[in-house]
Amino acid sequence: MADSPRPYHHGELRAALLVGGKALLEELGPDGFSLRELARRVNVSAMAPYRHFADKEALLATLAADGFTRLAGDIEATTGEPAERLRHAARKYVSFARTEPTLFRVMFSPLISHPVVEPTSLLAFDRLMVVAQPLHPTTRLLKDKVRFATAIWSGLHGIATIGNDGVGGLYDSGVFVEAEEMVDALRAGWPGLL
Amino acid sequence: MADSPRPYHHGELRAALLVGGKALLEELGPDGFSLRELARRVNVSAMAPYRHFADKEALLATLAADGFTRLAGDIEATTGEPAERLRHAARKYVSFARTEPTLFRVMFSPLISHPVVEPTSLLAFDRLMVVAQPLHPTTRLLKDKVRFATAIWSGLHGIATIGNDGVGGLYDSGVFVEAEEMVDALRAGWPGLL
DNA sequence: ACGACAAGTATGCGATGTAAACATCCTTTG
DNA sequence: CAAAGGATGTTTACATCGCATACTTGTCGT
Repeated sequence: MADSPRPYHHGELRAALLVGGKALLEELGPDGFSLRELARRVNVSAMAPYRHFADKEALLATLAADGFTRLAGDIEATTGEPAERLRHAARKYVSFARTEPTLFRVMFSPLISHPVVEPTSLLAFDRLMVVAQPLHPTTRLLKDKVRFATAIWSGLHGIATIGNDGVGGLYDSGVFVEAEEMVDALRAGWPGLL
Repeated sequence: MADSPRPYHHGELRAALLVGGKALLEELGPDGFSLRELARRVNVSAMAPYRHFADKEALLATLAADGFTRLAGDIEATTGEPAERLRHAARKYVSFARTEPTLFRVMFSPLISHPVVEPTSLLAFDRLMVVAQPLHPTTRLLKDKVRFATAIWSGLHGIATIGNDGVGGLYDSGVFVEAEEMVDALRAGWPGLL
């Protein structure tokens, strides 16, 4: 049961750091998170992670990028008739934020402009735009599509964020806005839509 | 010109720490922010701040609380006929976030559940609810009012957050949703709202 | 077989948050 | 008005962190 005297080469360190890092992040929060602690848990020396990531920020950026990629996947994997599909996607977005609140926070930290992260965030946005697009008359300009998608994204992001941080425990009171409600409201209310 | 050999007692340390802290926060970001650096700038020993705040978190919590209080004030200070007033309040909310992005981020960090912060966040929410209320038929239940206000808050919060963090530089493209648009959309679209 | 390169380790430095003990000033109160 | 005592700062000390540098070990191609 005693851990073997740890081979000099871990073999899968990079992957292990990402998996462990994701867990550690949720466990300790964005502030508590430390590279050294992560190294400890993966049973490797404190400097080992630097073989695979330039610095702490680079590791977090990779985690954030993975997050966006998964989020994009979640949204894309959505199916069904247009309006219903958008609702599903919306639900996914909020679920994602609730399932991994700290990662979600890191994704939308200043790291979002990190070169590694930015493309993935755009990918996710693009997926959402595609899902929202069928609701837009095709005669509309690209600009309008972007605008509508942005409104949806904003609304969902607000729900996700406020839900995560729990504004004054508001959400514990059972009175909160569901992702689907937000989508419906914005669909009906967005000027120029259909 | 040489700074006087600094009197043993600062006199206004607490206030100075809050003012300086707010500035330092915006300057260095939530991660760069350090109590020692703050102490340095206020020209006081590293441990001095602990006479006024239990720890770093307590100081940040106070800053966050002040932020919410000001935000609540901004919203309340709003005037005009109901629909227009809500639009003004919305604009204020987003302006606040853009003017002090880092403070805004800290306000909606896990610190939001800190005992010092929570009441002030509820105050701000309450002010927004009051402003949004006239748009609700008075026959509606409290629950519905809360729900509508929450939708508004969420939408605005999303705009503010995404704008701050700049999802893929989306906002630099000039295509973005204004606070007023979001309000109008939600008003028109929110079920049960007159 | 061996030599080079990749993956880990060891050691050290400067910075941080904060605990503990000490110094200084201001403000009662006898 | 003196002296005590609390409030406000300071000093010192320590654990932890991120990271730079230099060394070690294993692997793999020739």
